[in-house]
Amino acid sequence: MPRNSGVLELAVLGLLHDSPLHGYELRKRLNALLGSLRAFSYGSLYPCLKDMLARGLIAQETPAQSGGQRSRIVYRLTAEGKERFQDMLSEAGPSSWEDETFGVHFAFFGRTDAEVRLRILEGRRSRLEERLDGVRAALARTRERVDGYTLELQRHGLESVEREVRWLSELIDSERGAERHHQHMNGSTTTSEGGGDPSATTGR
Amino acid sequence: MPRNSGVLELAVLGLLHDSPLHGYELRKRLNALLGSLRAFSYGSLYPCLKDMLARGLIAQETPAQSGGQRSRIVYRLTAEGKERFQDMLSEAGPSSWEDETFGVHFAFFGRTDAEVRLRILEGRRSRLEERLDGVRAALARTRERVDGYTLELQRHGLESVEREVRWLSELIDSERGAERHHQHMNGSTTTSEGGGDPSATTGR
DNA sequence: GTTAGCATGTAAGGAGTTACATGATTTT
DNA sequence: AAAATCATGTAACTCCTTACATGCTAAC
Repeated sequence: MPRNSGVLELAVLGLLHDSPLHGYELRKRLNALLGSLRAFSYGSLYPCLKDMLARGLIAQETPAQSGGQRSRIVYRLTAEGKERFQDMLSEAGPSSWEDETFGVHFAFFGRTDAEVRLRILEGRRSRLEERLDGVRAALARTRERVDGYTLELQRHGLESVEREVRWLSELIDSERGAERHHQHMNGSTTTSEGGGDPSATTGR
Repeated sequence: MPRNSGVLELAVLGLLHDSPLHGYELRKRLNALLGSLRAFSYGSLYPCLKDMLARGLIAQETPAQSGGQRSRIVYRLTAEGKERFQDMLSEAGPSSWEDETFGVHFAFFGRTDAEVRLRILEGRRSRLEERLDGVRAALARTRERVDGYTLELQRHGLESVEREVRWLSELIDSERGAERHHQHMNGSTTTSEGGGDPSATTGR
């Protein structure tokens, strides 16, 4: 029984995949990675690490305390941890396109199979489109009852979701384009383009 | 000791301010009001109502079961509830411009003093600008380390926040304009053009 | 007559924060 | 020497969801 959300665990696995890190640094990278999406406190990170350690997903690496600072506990992925990471990435289910979860999955798309990427993007998009329908229906039903501010709030919310749908559509097109060009290199290149490089269509 | 978040309580107070409602209907309006921002389940709404009832903020009104359906428990605001609502609306503190809270406060701007509205809008904006600085700094620091997808995620997140800042700026300008000549330009602009002045559409 | 929606609730538990406690190291 | 930041951790608590339990009413 995992004591953590899955989101946090996935993010930790992903970050440790690149390089071993200690908790404090891990948290900073976590919050940089998720940016405005989410923020975790030590109170959730450390217990999570403890749990993952107990389950054998990560291992402690006490660095030689010769020159450097002591008291830093560096964690690295075990083979089981790598396996678990791949398993979690392969899961393209309803849990992959919820608000919080989607961002983390997306952040690790560089290590995700092209077909899984597409399924997650499309799942996320249709999820948002369902929500759009709901909000639009609610807007139509309550149009007369609400005041200007409530209306403005809902209008802005609607626009935000519509904007994200367009973003997803561009990404999906981009993925399909890359797929056609049979550029299916599944290399472990931590930098630049692997698979469908998303910056291709958004041009900046 | 309130057993609920404050957000939920404020929203319930605001909705019951308009008209008495029963729990089931209340929840629907709640989720319509907050749209894509948030959703509450019965498991949090009913206990909240129970608590608010115990604190005297709301009262049960068992409707005459002559013609209509039984088993519907209609709640209405008490005098204390109205007072509490006004108190909560007048609070323009850091708690008013957090993600979840801000939306609810905004939805009831129609009942909020103009000066408080401005302070909340400005507080929210500077909150987001702080976040922008943080994200931009993180982006600059990690530019070389991340792959295309991570970068795209952060870029999109940044754009979303920038967009909300512009929205807030338009609202603030609109508020100031309305404040200056105490009249509304009444463009009926519920669409994106100009942002409109929400307070103008339904004067009170 | 059975599925679907309306309506109210409770118990258990998950996920995470806050506040606290501790100590080392760096900066001022 | 004091203050800030790095670093790790725990306990209590908050807020909310899920799953369950119940019964009524409308539609098909």
